[in-house]
Amino acid sequence: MNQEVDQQNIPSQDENQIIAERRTKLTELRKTGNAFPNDFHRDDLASDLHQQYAADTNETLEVTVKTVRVAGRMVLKRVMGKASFATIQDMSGRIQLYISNDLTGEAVHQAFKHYDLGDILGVQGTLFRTKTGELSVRVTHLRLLTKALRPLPEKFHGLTNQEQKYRQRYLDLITNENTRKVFATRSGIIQSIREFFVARGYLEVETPMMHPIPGGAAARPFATHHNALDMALYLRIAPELYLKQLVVGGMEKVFEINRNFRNEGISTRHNPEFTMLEFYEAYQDYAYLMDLTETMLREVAEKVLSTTKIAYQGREIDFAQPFARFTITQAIRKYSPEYTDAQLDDRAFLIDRLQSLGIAHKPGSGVGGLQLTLFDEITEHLLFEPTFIIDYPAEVSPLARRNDINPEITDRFELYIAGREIANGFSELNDPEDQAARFLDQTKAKEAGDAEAMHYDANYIRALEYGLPPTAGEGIGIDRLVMLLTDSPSIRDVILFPQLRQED
RNA sequence: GGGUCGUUAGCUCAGCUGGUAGAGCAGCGGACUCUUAAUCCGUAGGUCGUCGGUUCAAAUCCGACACGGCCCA
Repeated sequence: MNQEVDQQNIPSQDENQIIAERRTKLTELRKTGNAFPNDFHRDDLASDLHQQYAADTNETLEVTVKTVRVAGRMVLKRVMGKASFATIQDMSGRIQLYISNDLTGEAVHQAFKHYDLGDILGVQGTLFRTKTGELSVRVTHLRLLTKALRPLPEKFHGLTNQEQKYRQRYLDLITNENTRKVFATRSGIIQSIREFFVARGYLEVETPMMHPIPGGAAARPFATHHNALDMALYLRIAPELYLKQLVVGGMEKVFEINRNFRNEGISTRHNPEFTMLEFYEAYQDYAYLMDLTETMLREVAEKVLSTTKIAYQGREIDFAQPFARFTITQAIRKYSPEYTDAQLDDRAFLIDRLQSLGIAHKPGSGVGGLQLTLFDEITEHLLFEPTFIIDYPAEVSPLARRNDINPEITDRFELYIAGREIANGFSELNDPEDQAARFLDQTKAKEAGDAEAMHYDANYIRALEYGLPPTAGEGIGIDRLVMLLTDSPSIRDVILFPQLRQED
């Protein structure tokens, strides 16, 4: 603000020679005026210029005399005595600058020679093509807009240190094109999902992130406390129970894209906070959801990648092909034909089998729960092609509608792609008395030591008692979907600031 | 939580079976008016993650801890 208030060197703890030299340059800059000007406004983006003038030869450009104003971070610099080249990078891409004594005068060029990689420049000039045909700006006006005190990572290799990529994502974004691409694609995916639902008459809503009773999923919550209300609150593990209350309220098609929080382990597939799409539509069922999901994934891939064929970790998945649909036991038998239907329906056999495989199972598990445990262990990771697993047991699906023919199972599916769960959807349980009974079962499981079992939510039961129309609802893990569409092996590669331990 | 690999200059990396550290880029000084990872000459820069142990001597061997990658739970 005040030029006179010269911020006399406030060194950082990790001050080194390079930073000290740049700090001296900044001190000199302050003496000559405002070192952080805010009155330069650009007119052009690098990639727009490349596109717009792609067909123009140097002769054309020299005749037209197109004046442009661009700004960005200097990422390459080549000084040759009386003339220099530099490359600046803006959010769209890069463009080369040509600076010479002839055009700016010797003083400006001389000052430029002391600018550092990483500095933010604003320039005005005219377009031309170099001998090699590269579109460049012949600079007539040059300004240093922001001095960078810290040096950039190595210009050729970029930043490769994984930890630093996560902790200082801005450096990863500056130096690695692929990182920029991944997050641009992520933005595109979310945008096209929004468009997909809005086009179908859905309302986008936001429901609470802080819940008095954590519900809607089997997971441990983060706990916090509201001082003024003096009450415990939990970061939400799922928005499901609120969204269905909205359907009770007459919002017959709703969706929400927002964060969920689960207080569990961290891995290449799990971040404590992650982004979830949930959507609900009245007067539909789970079969409709499966069709809708296939359509949506095709549309999103087509829009974002311009193809339905995606490459993931060296293998190809074609979203245009119909997705397979298997029950849990069908899937087990497809990949492990040594099991018979009779064995998979035999509780004693399943328990014995799980024990010999060294897999823990919940003590009260019925046949369906045991089948699912076996499936999770031996089959899930093999489902590379998009596959719907259908008819989940009621005992592990406390919010899903019972199947009309077999009340032990529910009208529910999960979608697996590349060996990972991507989506979970079902016809909603809208019978308030059955829901109350299921909550009671969950409470018993919780008392028996199941930390992930659900709470009894009387508020939700009351809403159901006003009447939830027959409804279908689904959740899709956005981060995992982004992993698929950007060929990223770890969830940390698609979350800008993944959770890490504190540095010190 | 377990296994495994890693942590050396601002960044990318060397450093064999122990003898107190090297390169490239970035920086600084110089040369150079079409370079593009510019080039050429010169120069500066390091509590080798932390703490402890073995040893005449530790970046190197041993142990603990911290942080991270990958695999498993």
